[in-house]
Amino acid sequence: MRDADLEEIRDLSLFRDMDDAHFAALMRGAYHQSFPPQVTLIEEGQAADFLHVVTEGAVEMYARWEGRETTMSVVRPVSTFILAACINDAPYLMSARTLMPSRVALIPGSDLRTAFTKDPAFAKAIVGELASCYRSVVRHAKDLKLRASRERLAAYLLRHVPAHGALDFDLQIEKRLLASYLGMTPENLSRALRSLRDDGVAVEGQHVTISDFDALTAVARPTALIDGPDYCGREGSESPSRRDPGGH
Amino acid sequence: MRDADLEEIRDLSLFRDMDDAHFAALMRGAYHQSFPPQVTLIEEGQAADFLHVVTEGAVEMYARWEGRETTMSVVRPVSTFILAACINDAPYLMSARTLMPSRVALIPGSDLRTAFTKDPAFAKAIVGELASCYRSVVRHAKDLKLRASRERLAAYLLRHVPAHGALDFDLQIEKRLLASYLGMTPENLSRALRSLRDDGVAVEGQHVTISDFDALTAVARPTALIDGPDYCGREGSESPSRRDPGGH
DNA sequence: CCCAAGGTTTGATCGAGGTCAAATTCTTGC
DNA sequence: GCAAGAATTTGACCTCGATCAAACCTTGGG
Repeated sequence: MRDADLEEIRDLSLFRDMDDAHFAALMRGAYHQSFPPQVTLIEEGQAADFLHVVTEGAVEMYARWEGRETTMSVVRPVSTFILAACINDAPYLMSARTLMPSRVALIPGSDLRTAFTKDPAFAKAIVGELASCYRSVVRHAKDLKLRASRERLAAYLLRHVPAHGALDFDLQIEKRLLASYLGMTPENLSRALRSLRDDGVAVEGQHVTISDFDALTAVARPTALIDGPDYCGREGSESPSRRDPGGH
Repeated sequence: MRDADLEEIRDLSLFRDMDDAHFAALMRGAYHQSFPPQVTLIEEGQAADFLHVVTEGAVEMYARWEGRETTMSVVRPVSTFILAACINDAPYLMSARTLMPSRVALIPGSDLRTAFTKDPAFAKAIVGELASCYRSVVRHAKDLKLRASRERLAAYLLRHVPAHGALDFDLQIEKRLLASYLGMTPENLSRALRSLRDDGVAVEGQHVTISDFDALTAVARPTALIDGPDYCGREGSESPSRRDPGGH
């Protein structure tokens, strides 16, 4: 594995506080591979042999049932997926495929569990990571159960407004995938996007411009307890400070 | 805290392998209280001060948004809830209320985090528990996104058939709650239950009788990757062995 | 025992969102 | 640059499930 890659992985919150020796041992057994787009990395139901770390590209996590398929999340560099299955040594609940040319590091689950018992700092990091994953799925479930599709879309757009400054950005995934992630059909997404024109959203291809932040906010009514700590104010802040641009 | 209660908590997979001294220390700071029904134990958004352990009764985990409300799960003795929030020292994502007279042990989050760093066996147990929680929410999300409401109901019923023997049982929660858990209205649940009469389900009040297991299975098409390891065959078994009674 | 409150069922109606089909625009290999 | 294949959009239609309203049943307190 290249040193630059090692650096990047080392810098993940999951590995940052780890002992040097333990990290080195963990990486000795690891692979680092490049994949073209549309390659299936893991298939749901398989045994969880490797923790995966995306270092370049993008990976879609999706699930199937009886011919239907839904995307559960999109994993971007640099972060890990299917940690829970590895830890529990249980079958994957989701499949994963590359969305573009990607590089993925594979860390044997057994090594992971060994490192876990030997390195308290690592154990702590794993727990933190798992808890974060858990909370993120809970938010997804709340989003699905509490909001209508139009509201989910509006909230998604707000979540993806760049942290500072501009009120426009590119959708980083195909609308087809976005629709599936939001639990709706591509047709319905298309119509919902159009209907949000009246609420301050302009879409041209992949490019989204928020022309009326307050109007969109009125549709999405975002909250840290669904949209995550990074959206409006820090998670748990009692008075979530809305974005200033747009001036309340 | 009564010795009997301590025993029960000690026996949870989360605490079972813990060092005696550490367990004792953890319990010193803990409360154990009785609550009447319909008492709010925690409110989403609050800081996560205590890990909760239900020792008697039943607790509903639910979430609210803009006047809407949905039940996320029902926690029964003896198990814990909101572990993730405690570990991350982050605000609760869900609220909790008692559904019946219940007893709940409250363990200070700070003690929990201390014990975590001192006791490797406990750390391991926490990770296992968190991973299980994570996987359980993922399954819930898959259920919601991949199945229609009728199918979710059918699968729910199959999951609640007693492990051995009888094909009838009592719903342990109000239909109102079940509807909310399954992401549907009470009216729609009522109609869906009725429509399942044609698929081998008889309902009288709280009592459910599966008269045609195969017919119901054909509707629900259960799988370990959604319905959990305990349903059909062990999780990950390549050839999920269906229940024998009903003879394929 | 009766009443009030809340849960459940049923009926009627409506609307969000799914399905099907076709037109259109974007990608991409050649 | 072109043509084939996708992705996206648009339109027409329909279904599932929500909503509203009312009747019915259960349950617990006086």
